[in-house]
Amino acid sequence: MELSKNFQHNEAEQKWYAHWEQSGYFKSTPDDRPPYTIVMPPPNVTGVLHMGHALNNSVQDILVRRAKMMGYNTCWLPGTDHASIATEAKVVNMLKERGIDKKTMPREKFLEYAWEWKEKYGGIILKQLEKLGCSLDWSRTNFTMDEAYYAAVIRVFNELYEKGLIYRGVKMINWDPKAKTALSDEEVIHRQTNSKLYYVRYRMDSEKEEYITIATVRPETILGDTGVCVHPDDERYKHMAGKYCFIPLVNRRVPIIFDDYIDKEFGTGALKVTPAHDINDYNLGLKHGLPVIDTLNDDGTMSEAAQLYIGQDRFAVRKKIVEDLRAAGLLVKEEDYVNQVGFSERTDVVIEPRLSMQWWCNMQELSKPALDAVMNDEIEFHPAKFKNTYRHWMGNIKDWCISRQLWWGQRIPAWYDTEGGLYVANTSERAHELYAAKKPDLAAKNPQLRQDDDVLDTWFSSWLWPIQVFGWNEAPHNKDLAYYYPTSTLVTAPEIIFFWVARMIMSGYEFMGKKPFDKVYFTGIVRDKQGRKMSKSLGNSPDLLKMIDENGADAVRFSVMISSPAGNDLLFDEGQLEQGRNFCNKMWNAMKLVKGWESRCVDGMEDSNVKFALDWMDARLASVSQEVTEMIKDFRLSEGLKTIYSLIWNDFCSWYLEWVKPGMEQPISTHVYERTISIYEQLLQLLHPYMPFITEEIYHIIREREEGDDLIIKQLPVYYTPDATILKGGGQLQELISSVRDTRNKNQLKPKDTIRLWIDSSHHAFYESVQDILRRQVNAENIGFTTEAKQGCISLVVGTDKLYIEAAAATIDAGAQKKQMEKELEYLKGFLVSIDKKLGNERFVQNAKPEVIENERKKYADGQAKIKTLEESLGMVN
RNA sequence: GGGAGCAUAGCUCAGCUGGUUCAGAGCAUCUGCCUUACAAGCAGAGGGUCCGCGGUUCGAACCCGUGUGCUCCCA
Repeated sequence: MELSKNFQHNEAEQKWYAHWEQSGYFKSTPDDRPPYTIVMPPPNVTGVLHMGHALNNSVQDILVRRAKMMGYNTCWLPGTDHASIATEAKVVNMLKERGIDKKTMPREKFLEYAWEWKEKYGGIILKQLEKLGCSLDWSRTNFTMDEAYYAAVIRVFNELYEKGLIYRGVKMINWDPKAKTALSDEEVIHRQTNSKLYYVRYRMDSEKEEYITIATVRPETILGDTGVCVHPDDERYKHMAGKYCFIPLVNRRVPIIFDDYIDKEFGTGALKVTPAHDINDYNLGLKHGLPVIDTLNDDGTMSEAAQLYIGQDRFAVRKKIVEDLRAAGLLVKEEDYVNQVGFSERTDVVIEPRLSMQWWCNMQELSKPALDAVMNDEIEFHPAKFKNTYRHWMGNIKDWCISRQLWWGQRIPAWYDTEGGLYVANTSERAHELYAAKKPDLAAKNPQLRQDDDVLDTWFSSWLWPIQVFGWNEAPHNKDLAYYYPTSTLVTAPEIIFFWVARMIMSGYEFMGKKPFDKVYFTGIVRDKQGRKMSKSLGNSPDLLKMIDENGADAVRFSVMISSPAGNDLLFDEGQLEQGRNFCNKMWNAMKLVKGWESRCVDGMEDSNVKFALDWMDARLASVSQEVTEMIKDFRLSEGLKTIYSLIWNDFCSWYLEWVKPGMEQPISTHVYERTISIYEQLLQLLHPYMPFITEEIYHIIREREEGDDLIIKQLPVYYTPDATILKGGGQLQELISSVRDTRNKNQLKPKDTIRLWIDSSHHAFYESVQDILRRQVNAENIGFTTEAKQGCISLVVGTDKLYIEAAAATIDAGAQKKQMEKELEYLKGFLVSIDKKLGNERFVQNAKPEVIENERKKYADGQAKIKTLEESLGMVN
């Protein structure tokens, strides 16, 4: 077979993904094996794959593939979220482009368009996950608006309503004037904003001309003012007790009220009170009996109640009213002011606090078991620091506004009769039954009930994800739930810890009586090189599909994972892609080298000269495998990858292969060849969860495979404790080789110049076992032992051994050698002094652990031996 | 205003229970090599006041306090 120069990822990726899927490796059904289950955080149907998804799903794929190799029955379940607000906005836009206005159509028609849109674009992101290599059980794909899922959400609403946890009421909510819907507190993003603080004077209702000056950043809300509040202890305003003033421009007469809520230091110490448009003002108004005047329409324009500027946008009005106040001589001054302003998470417009009738979910009771479970590690958070964040939020939890003034979503299962009577039920029929039972007379005459127009918050459906994807609503004790639930690990971003994670935990305990997952792993946030969060609006997110196409999924996965320390943000740099691509190339070429030996194999050939290399590599493999197991267990995936990368590139390619490599056109022992293949297979297997395509490809090239012998399902071998002596010997051999090479370099020996190497050491057995490897690695034509100094040679000291390089081509720089040795000698002597001090310290000897002391003694002895060797060599150099 | 986190090589970061596997990795830099798997590579090398200060300890990058700078979350 002709092998290409480099790894061709495109073809391999397509081939292997199709093969894995067709072989049913991604599919899971309950069996006798232990399950390992991950439910994928469902991306929005509006989404396209971005770097965040690449990170999140790479992590999940790594965990799943690794679990598969460890004997688990793995189930990784995909799906999408209907994303109420975001999707509805997309559909409205699509209609607008077609010249259609949403307002002109009935709900049913709009939903037809929405479903049409979902069918067309909703699955794109899942397709894109295939490109990344995700080993998802596609047969279990879910969507939060599927019929069964819909029914589950409705049922949950009903159950919580019956328990009294869901209620309807008028409260101050966050209003999104663009999406024209209420939002939950979590959907509001507070940002520091440069604003202006306007000082406006209100004329007092008194004989003489007297004013009270307030300060506000939202002068347009003046039209809705129904009072002015000052602190009862504020001397400046004490005389105004019981008095009234006039709201500018509209001349409404409102009372001056007194409340110690007021911060005397802020502004003028006088606060305009607008109960309809500020939560604190609302509470003040409630306390002091002020009326509420809602001066805004649902689209953020001024309402009739404002009396002025009716129909004009709130921000245009802000400018105008300032001018009008100025013209009226009422604007005292304006100053720059930085404050926090709430923006809609989805539409990015400024949120209006607004009084509104909405549906609420009481969280007090639900949050209790959910809080405990995390605090006592029944559900483990990784990294654990997020427990604090979680506790803080759960401890201060507020009721959840779950209704949205939208059409795309689960419609609230509440019906009203003409008298305002309310009937909550799973179906319209059931609601009518309730109605008939309660008001038989009315029902007989006029059976019409009107269903609530609103839909439920998207998170009110996705909080059921881990239970409903396994068919909870249809049969809460079904086989799948019994087997897969609780799921093993949830992998998600810390930004949705409240939105989703916390609520899933609550719903898990509430509806299943059990936690939804054993562990939660929070990935970092993907940032660009400058540390900015990658986002669509900044345009700093690279085109992931293009990136995969150009570099290969493995390289992309590598680049994302290598820079992704557990729970920390990762600064994505395309330079890391190159590293990943080079790594693929490296492995490809190693395969070519090994493959090239196949035809040169000779059975029974003498190979004791490389036995050391084989044993050492086996030991390294065993040792690193164990390390990697620990790392993955602790979610230190990045470290795991780095470790494997270094094992393959350094240990295997740079050392091992060079050590066993036969000379040009020389034969190789079949035994060495077979063991090399076996080692390479195990390396590929270790790496496979991280880089599935190239590993599977090489696995199939280095050896003929029977049907069904695929790396993805190969079970990890049990590694025994590696031989410490061999591991240490390997390190010593490497040090020897590097030292000799360095000395060669420093003495102007070209790589091609051969040398003779003399060794003065008591470790003859070791040198004999590595002699041939050492000879080839330092390009020596001969290695010999000596017990005395070799004249006319370059001398060097490695450990406690003296080496002499005899080379015709060398230009020996005795001065430089001497300098180097003296430098080292000096360092060692200082080192010994410090150990000596330690050992001479009574308290150290008393307090330190015995092994620590033993170690210090050994260090001292080693140092002494080294110094002795160095001094001897130094004596020879002259 | 409340909380969390970070500061280690030019850059991005590891460094777990305090003690030679403790000062590391990758990238970048410098030197020498087109050595028949790989120049997308090979062989070497240099590079650090572990943010400042104080404390605990026989011993601190690591624990405690404090200062400075940055990031995030919540109100």
